[in-house]
Amino acid sequence: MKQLPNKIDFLQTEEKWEGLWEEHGTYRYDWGDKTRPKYSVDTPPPYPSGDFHMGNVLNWTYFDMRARYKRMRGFNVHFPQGWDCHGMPTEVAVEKNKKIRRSDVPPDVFRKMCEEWVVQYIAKMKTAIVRLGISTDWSLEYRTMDPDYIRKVQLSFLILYGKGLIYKGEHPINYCPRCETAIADAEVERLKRTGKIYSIAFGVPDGELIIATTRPEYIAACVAIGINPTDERYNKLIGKQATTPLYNRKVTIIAKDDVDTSFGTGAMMICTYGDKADVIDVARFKLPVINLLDAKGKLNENAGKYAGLNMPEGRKAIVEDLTVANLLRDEKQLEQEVGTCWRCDTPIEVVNAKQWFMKTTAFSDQIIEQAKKIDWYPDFMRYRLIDWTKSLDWDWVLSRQRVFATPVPAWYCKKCGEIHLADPEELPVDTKVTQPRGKCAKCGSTEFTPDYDVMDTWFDSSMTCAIHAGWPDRKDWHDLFPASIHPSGQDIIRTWAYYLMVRHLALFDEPAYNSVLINGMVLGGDGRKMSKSLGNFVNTPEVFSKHGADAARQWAAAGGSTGTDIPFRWEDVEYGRRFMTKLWNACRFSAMRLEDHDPSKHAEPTLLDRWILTKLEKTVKASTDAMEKCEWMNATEAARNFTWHVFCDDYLEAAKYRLYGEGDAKLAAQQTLRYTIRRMLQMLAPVTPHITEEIYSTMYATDPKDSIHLSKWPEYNEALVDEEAERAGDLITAIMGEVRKIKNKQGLPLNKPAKKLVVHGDEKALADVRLGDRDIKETLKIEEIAYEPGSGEAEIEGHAGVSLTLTIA
RNA sequence: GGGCCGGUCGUCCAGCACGGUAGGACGCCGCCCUUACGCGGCGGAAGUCGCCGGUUCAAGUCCGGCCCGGCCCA
Repeated sequence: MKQLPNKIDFLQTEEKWEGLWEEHGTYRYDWGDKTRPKYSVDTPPPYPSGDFHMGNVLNWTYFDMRARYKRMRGFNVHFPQGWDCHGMPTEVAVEKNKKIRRSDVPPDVFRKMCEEWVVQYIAKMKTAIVRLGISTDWSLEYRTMDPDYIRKVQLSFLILYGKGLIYKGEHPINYCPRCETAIADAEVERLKRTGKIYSIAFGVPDGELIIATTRPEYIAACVAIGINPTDERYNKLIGKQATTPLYNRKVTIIAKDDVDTSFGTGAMMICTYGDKADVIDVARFKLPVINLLDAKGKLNENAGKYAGLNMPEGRKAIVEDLTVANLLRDEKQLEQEVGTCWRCDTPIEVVNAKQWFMKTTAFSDQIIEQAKKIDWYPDFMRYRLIDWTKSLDWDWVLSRQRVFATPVPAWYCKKCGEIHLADPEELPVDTKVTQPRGKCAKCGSTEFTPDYDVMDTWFDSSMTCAIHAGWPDRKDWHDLFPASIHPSGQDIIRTWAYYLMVRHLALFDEPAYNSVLINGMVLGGDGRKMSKSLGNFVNTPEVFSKHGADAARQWAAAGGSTGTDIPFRWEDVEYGRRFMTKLWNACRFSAMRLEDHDPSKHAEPTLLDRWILTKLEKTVKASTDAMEKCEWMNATEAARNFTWHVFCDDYLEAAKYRLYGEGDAKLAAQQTLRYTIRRMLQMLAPVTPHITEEIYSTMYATDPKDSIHLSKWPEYNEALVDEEAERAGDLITAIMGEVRKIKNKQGLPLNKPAKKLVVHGDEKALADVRLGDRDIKETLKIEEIAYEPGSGEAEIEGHAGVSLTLTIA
């Protein structure tokens, strides 16, 4: 057997294998293989921000362990990696960097700038993924901004439109006045801020009604007054008309049982749309809609003399006029939560606008059904998707008024206004720079104006399951679809898992994936979610360069249960590194002792050999069970504890005297070592792929292309489980431990010879210990062992009735 | 206000679906320079398992209520 060098440079070794794996094509998916079952990983394409943060490390380590485990279980694993390029952050970054606004240059020029910007970040992130030792098949790499990907996204748009699942309609949408775009619910954040609440007098038949509002500029769009029917102050007004101040419009006073009588004055305006709650009320009470905002987010003609002002200006002017008219009765500070744009924190408005929509709410029942059917790791995470889906009451707003995104493949006939969609053969297409080939189906005109909208980035990234599998170009794409597993952060179940499911159901009437693997958030040292702004941020490259990827992976695997939040702790990474040192030294020692081992010869295993083999098999079972359930911590702990505290601490120590000797006893120890280490390494391989590969390649590989990661995962072998041997071995190793403890207590070196050891216990126990008589003597350097009934000076922990007396000299 | 999760040695994390002496890591303290490993080994101190009830011979573990924290959403 080849020998392992004294010292190992982890970092250098890791990088060596990352290069060799790629060179050897170790992780290539075999498209031609017709025999092995297939396993497809729906790798989430990350947004190339440039930073591969510790949260990504956690996420990627999780599904890489899954991929590696499945590969070793004999699956043909399809493990792609893509990049979710489009998006507002890039536009903002490019605008800042080039000191321009996106509207300053033609859209295709701006787009080019964005593409160039993204490329550099992809390179950085790819380096980090490779450096983590992720078993990606890089021949499958793709970018959502590539024409071919855009083609597929646009094709799916046409298909969904054809099915009647995409429509253009006027709907209330969240709108960011600064970014000048519709944004999805998921992009709305809530910020606490101090605002004002105004008390304003409305006219009613016998006088006036004071209503409270934080949005006086919405008086023009007031369509009803809501009061609580139990409110004795006002309930006689229900059904009567109120007159809006400044505009003198009549609105109805309605009963609304969720009005908080103690908030403000107890009477509220319902406007279209002051906020999302108004949208619900409009539907519930069948109220009219008054649009107050134009496309730029400014007050329109419905605001009367305030038209043209933006919202803050309008509010100021209206408050002034109300004051002059003596209709403003009170003005107070108020702590409130407002919906803001996730990108720029500008308060969002709810407006009625022509937008593209996908009929997602129609699929809610199917999504819930699938969420219940598929596997979730951990199981309880399914409720995140189920409850989210139940709570949805709006369709998905697909369109965005941006540039760097997939264009909507539509034009409008200049003559009759008819929508003209691209033909599939025309894709990919940017309607802003290309005219359609055909003519208007309705009036035959050939003049068109483009649809300037682009699609929500989620529309790109929510069809990876099909695209990874080869849709629409490969006939066999169903071999890899639905995806075997979709990995996701706990915080984005409501977006990523949801959109994927709804999209694939809509397109193919099939679920997107068969299982979901969830990772929690990475917390900083202070217990809060790790983020740059909180100052508890740890840079991934720093972790890699200090202790290596395998150490970082051990932190990810064993830092806590799957799905829970994992605090980043340097101590955990350091522990991982120390484990690797231990493993290295144990294997190095074993390789030395195996140098003259002849595997063709066989010797009967001794009691302690059968004992360690039993422990090994039980560890294989525990590890396999945990791996099946994606319980990374349990799988990792089982393998590490066996390696360190059973194999190294007890077995190796007790086998040394045989390994230094000659004959069958030595041969038995050697064959046990060779077998045990191999399986031990295999169990550790998904967690620490580099170090195990290095050791495996030296001790076991017969060909340079051999890889532990292509070897077969150890199968639980019940034939090797020997309960009797385990019981006896446990007692023998416990006695050895007790003797060490006694020596330690007396301040003696552990190799200090002892004259006599008397073991006390019942006959059965003594018979067990006798089986290890020679092991105990040789390992502990004891001249004589006696077996007697009764009890001695030191009890053996965990073995009632057994005790011993040690005489040193 | 709703959904989900959590509250266990100083710190962090297990254990709870199948009730029965609470386990590990880090840190701390003390020994041992044993020829694989001092990036090591051995040992020790340290927990009324958030609070209150209930079921039970027996409850971190099951049931009910409450308090506190987190994430997501209203």
